[in-house]
Amino acid sequence: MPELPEVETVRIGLSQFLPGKRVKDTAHNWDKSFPNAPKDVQAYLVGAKILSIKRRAKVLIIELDTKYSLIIHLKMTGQLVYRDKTHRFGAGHPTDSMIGALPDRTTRVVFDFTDGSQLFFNDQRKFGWVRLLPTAEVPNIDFFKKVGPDALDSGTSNMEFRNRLQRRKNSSIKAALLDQTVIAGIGNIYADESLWQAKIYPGMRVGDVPARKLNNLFTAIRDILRIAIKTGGSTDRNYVDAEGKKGSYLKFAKVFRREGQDCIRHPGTKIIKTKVAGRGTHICPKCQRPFIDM
DNA sequence: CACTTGACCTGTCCGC
DNA sequence: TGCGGACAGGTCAAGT
Repeated sequence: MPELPEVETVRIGLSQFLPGKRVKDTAHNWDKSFPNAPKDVQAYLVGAKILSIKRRAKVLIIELDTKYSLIIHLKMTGQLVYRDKTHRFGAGHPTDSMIGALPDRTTRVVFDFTDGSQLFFNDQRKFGWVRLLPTAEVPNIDFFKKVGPDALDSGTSNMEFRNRLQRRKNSSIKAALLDQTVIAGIGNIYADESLWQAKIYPGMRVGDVPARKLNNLFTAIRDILRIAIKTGGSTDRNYVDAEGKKGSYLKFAKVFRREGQDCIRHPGTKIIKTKVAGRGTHICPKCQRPFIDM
């Protein structure tokens, strides 16, 4: 699921609910979902108050008033859903736009707050995780040391974007976009959408993509990520926001999950699905050609 | 170092 | 209906 727009949507939602909440208790039922959960929960978590919710790349950081922070990666199927005391969000049966009662069979970690509200970390595939770290050490974890600038970071120039991509000049442009050490926040959905927007064949070698097209690509990435945040992100299967609601960006997607449909720029030409960089990849064969064309 | 592939998991869908 | 395989939003480690 979650690429930058989905994680950012969760961050915005949690920011409405969590600051000021005090942890009353926590529990988890799968050790890898909270690999360094403190044995002495009372000492490290109970009583801690939430200060803020931040995001870096696809990772959320919940800062506590104890000089510790919870860092959370949703990976493919993670969800972070807040429910207040009366469970008025999503109580009862799931609807088309919202998940149902929690906890459910995918719930891996639960945080109880002193006012009776709860935060659920659900993760069907168990790839995601929650960790508790001293706030000062958060920037020093391997992922943050290696990760590139956020795709939406306004300080990154076209030239810096192109230069960072050239570190992977012999791999496909799609593989380079998915490499978080090059630029952070893009995943499979927004890579395909951005490459379509910029009219670049995803399998083209980075070193063969003209600079002009790379500039267009960077613009496309940022435009698409911003629109995706505005529309609440993309729900392909599992993704929901902090209230358990699905995102609507895929209604506006041009190629992702649209194989067999007409390209909107080329009526009569069907979107195809293939594999690039080991991932399912959606292409308009007319917009995106596998050779150097300009 | 740059690059690719398989592993980590559960669940669903599709062909036989 | 059952069964095997492919596939699903993301990283990692280990291989070349």
